[in-house]
Amino acid sequence: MASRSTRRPTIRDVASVAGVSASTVSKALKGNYSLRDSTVERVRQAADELGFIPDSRGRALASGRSFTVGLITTDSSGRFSIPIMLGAEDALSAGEMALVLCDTRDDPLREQHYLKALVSLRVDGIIVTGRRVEPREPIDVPIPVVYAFSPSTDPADTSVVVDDHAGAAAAVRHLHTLSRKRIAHVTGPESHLSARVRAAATQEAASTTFAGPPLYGEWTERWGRLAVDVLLRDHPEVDAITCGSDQIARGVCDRLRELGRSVPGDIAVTGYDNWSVMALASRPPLTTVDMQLEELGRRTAKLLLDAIAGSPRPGPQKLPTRLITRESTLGT
Amino acid sequence: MASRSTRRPTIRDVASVAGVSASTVSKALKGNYSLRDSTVERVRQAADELGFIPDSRGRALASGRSFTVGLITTDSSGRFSIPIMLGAEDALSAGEMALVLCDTRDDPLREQHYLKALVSLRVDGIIVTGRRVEPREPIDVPIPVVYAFSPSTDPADTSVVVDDHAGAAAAVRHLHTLSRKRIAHVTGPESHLSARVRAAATQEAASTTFAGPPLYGEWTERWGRLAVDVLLRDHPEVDAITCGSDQIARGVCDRLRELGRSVPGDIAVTGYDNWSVMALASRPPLTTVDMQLEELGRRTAKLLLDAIAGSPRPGPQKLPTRLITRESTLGT
DNA sequence: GAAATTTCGGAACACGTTTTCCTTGACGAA
DNA sequence: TTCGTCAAGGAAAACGTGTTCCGAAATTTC
Repeated sequence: MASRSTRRPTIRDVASVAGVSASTVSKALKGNYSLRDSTVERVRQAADELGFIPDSRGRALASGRSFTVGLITTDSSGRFSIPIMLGAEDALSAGEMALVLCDTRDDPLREQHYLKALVSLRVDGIIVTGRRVEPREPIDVPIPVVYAFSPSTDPADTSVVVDDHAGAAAAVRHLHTLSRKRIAHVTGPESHLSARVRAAATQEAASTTFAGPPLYGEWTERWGRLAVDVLLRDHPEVDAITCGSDQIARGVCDRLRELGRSVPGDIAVTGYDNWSVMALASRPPLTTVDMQLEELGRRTAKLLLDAIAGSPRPGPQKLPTRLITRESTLGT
Repeated sequence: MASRSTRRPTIRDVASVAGVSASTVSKALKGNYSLRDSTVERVRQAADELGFIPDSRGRALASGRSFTVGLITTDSSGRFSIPIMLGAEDALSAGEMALVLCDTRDDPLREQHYLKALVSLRVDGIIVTGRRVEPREPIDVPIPVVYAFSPSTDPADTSVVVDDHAGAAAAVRHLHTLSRKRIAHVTGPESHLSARVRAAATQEAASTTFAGPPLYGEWTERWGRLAVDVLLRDHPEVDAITCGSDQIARGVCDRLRELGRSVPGDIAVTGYDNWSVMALASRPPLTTVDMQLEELGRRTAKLLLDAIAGSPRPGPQKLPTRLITRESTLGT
C-alpha cells in the first residue's frame, strides 16, 4: 500500500489491523500480561504484516528511560579507547541499548557541550574513558556513570581499570621460569603513571634479579633502540629486557639484532599492550602483556547496566591482564 | 531545593517560574517568534535558574525528528573506519546531532539487528562505512543514507570515496620531479580493489618509467622485505619503489637498509595511508599518501545533513588525497 | 441457578515537547 | 468613537507508547 511507504506504522495501525485496541497491542508485544494466546498471536501477525517497529521515542517518553547510553572519550583515536568502545558497544547492544559516541578531543568546552547533549537525550547512563591511566576529575551529572581505564578521582565512583601491577609482574615471573637472572626494564616517561606502576611492579617482582634502575624515556621505537645502547654499556650482563610498551620492545629487538645479539638466545624481550601491528611485526614476534581492553569495555558496560537497574557497585575494580607468549622469549 | 534534585525541570516548571505558559517558553527559547524582549529575557532567566535542559525525547516526538544519526560500520577496529567516524562525529556534533555507533563486525545478522534498532530510534539518517573500498550492497531503509569509503553498488546512492587513482598518480609524479626513471610498485593482494586501482594508476602515470609489472602480495612488512629481494633480482636498475601501504613501505625500507642500499640515495620509497605509527617510525620516515579520512567523514556527515534537510546529492563523489613528503624520497 | 472469582481487553491518562489556532488588548486611521 | 490591524501570549491538540484502572465476560463454586 502507498500509505505504508509514506508513514511508518504505529501501534494504532497494528491495533486496527488486529481488531484490538492500542493498549492491547502494547501488552501483547511486551508479553507477561494476561492476554489470550490467540489474541497475542493475532497481534503478532498484524505487526509482522505491517513491518511494525515500535518508536523508541514514544517508548522513552512513556517509560521514563531512553535505552541509550553515552560514551565520553577524551580521545577516541587512541588505540586504548577503541577496544574499550567496541567492548562496551558489544555488551550494550546485547542489552538492547544504543551507544552515543562523544569524542571530546581533550577539550573541556567540548566535554561540557557533550554532557549537556547527553542530558538532553536523557541517556540512561554514561561511560567515561580516556587515554591515560591517571585518575581524572569526575563529571557532574545526575545519571549513573562508570569510568573505564582512566578512573575517577572520587573513590566512591565506579571505575574499571587495568591491573598494570600484576601485568608487569607476570612478565617477570615468565622470565624467571625461563631462568633469566638479569632483568632490565625500559619504559616511557616517568611522568606517566602507567610507566611508574609497571616499573615498580617489575622491580618488586624481579627484586634480586634486577639489572639497574628502570630506564625511563619515551613510548617510541627510537627510545627502545637507544636504550639498548645505554643498557649494554652499563649492564652488559643483562639477559632479559621487559619493556613498557610494544613499540619500545620492537625498537629494542631491532637494535639488538643490529648489534648481533640473538633474541631470545642472548637476551629475552617482552613488550606491553599486545598491539598486534607492533607485537607481530617485530622480529621476533613479541611476548607481551594484553590488557584485555575489550573485556574491560564489556565489563564497564555491564556495571553500568547494573547501576541503571538500581544495583550500583561503587569503587574501583581492577581487571586482570593476560600474558601472550611468543618467540621473543620462547625462541624458535 | 530538594525537588530540583529529584526530578529534572520540565518546560512547565520554567513556565510557572517565569509566569507564562509552556508554549511561550518553547517559543522564547527557540527565538524567531513574536515575543516581547522582556518576556524572552524573563523566560531565559527562569530556565537558567532551574538548570533547564529540554528533553529531546519530547522534542523528537513533537517535531518528528530525532536529532540523531546512526553510523554503521562493518569493523570499527580498523584504522580506516576510525578517522571516518571521528570526522563524522565532529561535523554532526557541530550540527547538534548525536551519533549512534553500530559495529556489525561483518556479521549480516548483527547488521539486521542494528538496522532495526536504528529504525526504532527513528534516526534522521544513517552513515554506512567499511574497511574495504569494494562497493557493498546498499541497506534497505526509508531514511537518508550516505556511504563512506565503501560505496554502495547502487550508483543512485550518495557515496563518498577516496580518489585512490589520483593518490597513486601523485606519488609517481612526485618521483618524476625527483628525476626517478625506474619506478617499481609493491602492493597488497590482487584480489583487493584498492591494490588494483593503485597499481593501475601507478602504471599509467609512470608509463615509460615503469620497472616491471606490479608486485602483488600482502599488506605486511614481511611482504615488503620479500619483495625487495625479488625486485633487485629481476630489475636491479630500479631507483624508486611506490608501495600500496605504509606497512609494505616500511618493510621495503628495512630490507633495503639491511642490504646496504641507501634510501632515498639509491632508491626512493613511498608509502600509502600516512599511518603515523608506520610512516614516522620507518627508517627513514615515509613520503606517503594521506587519504584524509577524517575530512571524508566530515564531508559524509555534511552530505547526510543536506539529505536530511531535503537536498540530497545522489551519486558517488571522490575526495582528493594529499601527498606527505618526508625523508624516504627527499633525503636529509 | 446464583454468587464469587478470574480472565480478558478497552478507555483514559501520562510522558515533554512543538505547533496551530485563537483570544486579548493596544494602537492607528477614518 | 469605531473599526481594522497587529503584536503578544495562551489553550489545546498532536506526536507514539506504557500503564493503571475498570468493566464485561467467562469460568468456577456452592
